[in-house]
Amino acid sequence: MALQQTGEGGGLGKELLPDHWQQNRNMQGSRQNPEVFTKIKDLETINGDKGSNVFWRHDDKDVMGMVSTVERRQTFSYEVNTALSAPLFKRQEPFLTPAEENSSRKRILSLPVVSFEDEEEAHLSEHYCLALRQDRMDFQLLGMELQHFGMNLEPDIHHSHLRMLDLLPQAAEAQQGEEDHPELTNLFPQDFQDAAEMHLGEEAYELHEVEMELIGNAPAVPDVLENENSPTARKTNQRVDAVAKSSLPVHGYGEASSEGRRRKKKAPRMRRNQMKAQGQSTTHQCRLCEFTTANLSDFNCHMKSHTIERPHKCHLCSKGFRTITLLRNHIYGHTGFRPHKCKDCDMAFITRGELMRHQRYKHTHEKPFKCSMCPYSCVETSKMKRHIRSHTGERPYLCCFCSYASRDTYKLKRHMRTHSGEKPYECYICLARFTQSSTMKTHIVQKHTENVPKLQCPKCNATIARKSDLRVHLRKLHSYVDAGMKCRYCDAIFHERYPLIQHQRDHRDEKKFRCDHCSYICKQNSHHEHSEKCRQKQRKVKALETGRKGRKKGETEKEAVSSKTTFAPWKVNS
DNA sequence: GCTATGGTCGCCCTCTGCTGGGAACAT
DNA sequence: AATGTTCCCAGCAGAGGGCGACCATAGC
Ligand SMILES: [Zn+2]
Ligand SMILES: [Zn+2]
Ligand SMILES: [Zn+2]
Ligand SMILES: [Zn+2]
Ligand SMILES: [Zn+2]
Repeated sequence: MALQQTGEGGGLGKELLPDHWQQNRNMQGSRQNPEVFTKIKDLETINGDKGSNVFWRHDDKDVMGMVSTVERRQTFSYEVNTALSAPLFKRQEPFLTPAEENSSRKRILSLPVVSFEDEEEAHLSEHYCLALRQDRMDFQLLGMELQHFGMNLEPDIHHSHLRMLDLLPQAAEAQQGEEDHPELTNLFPQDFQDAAEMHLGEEAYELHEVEMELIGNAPAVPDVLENENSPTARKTNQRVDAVAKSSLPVHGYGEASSEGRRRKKKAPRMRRNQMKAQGQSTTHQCRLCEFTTANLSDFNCHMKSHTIERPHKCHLCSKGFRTITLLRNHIYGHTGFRPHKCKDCDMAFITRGELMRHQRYKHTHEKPFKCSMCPYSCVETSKMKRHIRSHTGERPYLCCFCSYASRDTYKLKRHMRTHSGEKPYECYICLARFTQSSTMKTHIVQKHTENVPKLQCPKCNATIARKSDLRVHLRKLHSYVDAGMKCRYCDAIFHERYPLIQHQRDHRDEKKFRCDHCSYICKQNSHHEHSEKCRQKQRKVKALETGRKGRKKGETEKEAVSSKTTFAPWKVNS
């Protein structure tokens, strides 16, 4: 594939499960039941973000909140063999039926495992669990998502261990029989079970009735994905304002994504309620789009926009237009004729509006839209809308394969490459492939470009290639640590790691041995050799001196020529 | 009815920055 | 040899810039 990413305009839809997906499938099947689960993505781990969003249940309602002690969140993603897996999900069968009818569709099983560290109960920290212990059942840290046709099944877990196996009829049998049924532990991918410390549950799992209803009405994801331009697809990719207005707190990535997952369930219900309300009031809703109004004439006016003819056909692509001007502009697009030339550069545009916008971007830098919360300003309202989301934390675009939610469509699209394995960018030198162009660019600069200046650490003489790595270096070695760090050889205390290491190195490089006869100082290795040479040399000198002046009073020759070195650990002058 | 215009949506790009795995190096 | 530390690196997300295209509408 070429370096640039051409024809990507199909969006999330057409290419979501392309060839490279097939490659990824073969990457690593689960060890014990590969025919059922095919790993489609290596273990995905989100580490240590302070604060993570979890659900728990209170008075039979889903409640979302923050847990500040989540240590990491791992997600296993598998493609599920539709034919083989059906019996495993017997209880969910009603919703899986469409899958049996169309086996070409993908079914993705996401198995998140959240491990956490509770500050108050530190003993839980090493317990990587799927659900908390009985006495901590107010936290639900597990969601099993089986996503198929947009269905999102989340077990309602109130117990000490994962109840996933209880979904299986075999598990129910096992409960009556032995507690540990070896065959059953093979029903899920081994690495998932390992991480989850999966156990067979004690009670049969029950889907919540409300959830089942919502699940049944969830949008059909594969359909959506087939054609981005279909109304369904647009709907899914569009923002859902109701969620943004939710009173639930949003604190960042994890939260928003969890909230997004929640929305998947809630949205259909709201739509139903909406329709019901409309039936009772005078609200008019367009059946062809989302337009809603209370005014009948407005409604009729709107409906014209759906029925209006498009008599002006393009002879090049047979597309129809309502007016001759629109057709003309369209044909300009084909021919490349751009009547509106920029006076300040070589650019030219079909319409004056495009030219005006260009001039704002490139020449006048006029930015009429100002953010009320920060100094940001921009040329277009859509940019301001997008920007505002970074203040509100709103993430309207949901990944249908994982809990990721993004603030704009592009990031979601880019994110989808992590699921598909697509790497559209290729290094023209070594043919290495990359998911993002900027990564490839960095690669070329760092690996194939000569004389790239490295960055000098301002606090020591380290040179580091990347800015962010320098930041890590500064953080790890030069940041102030409140709790002082003690030298392992002496009592010196340091609040910065770098001087501590230097100091300890000094200890190690210490010249422990000095010659009594000369200024020679050395480490242990070579001092014997020196001593011998020095002794002989000194002996000659002494002999000469003794011959001239005689020996000092009370001084023996032995003392005078002593070659003994003084052992002086850590100090030259002892 | 036609045109110009401003508003809007959507796509794609770049720049930026953090992260964690692992190689390389140090102890 | 084993263990610890540092840095290289690809992966991936955040934010914003730029433009093509479409549409509704005001004004002729
Ligand atoms: Zn210009
Ligand atoms: Zn702002
Ligand atoms: Zn995802
Ligand atoms: Zn390369
Ligand atoms: Zn010391």
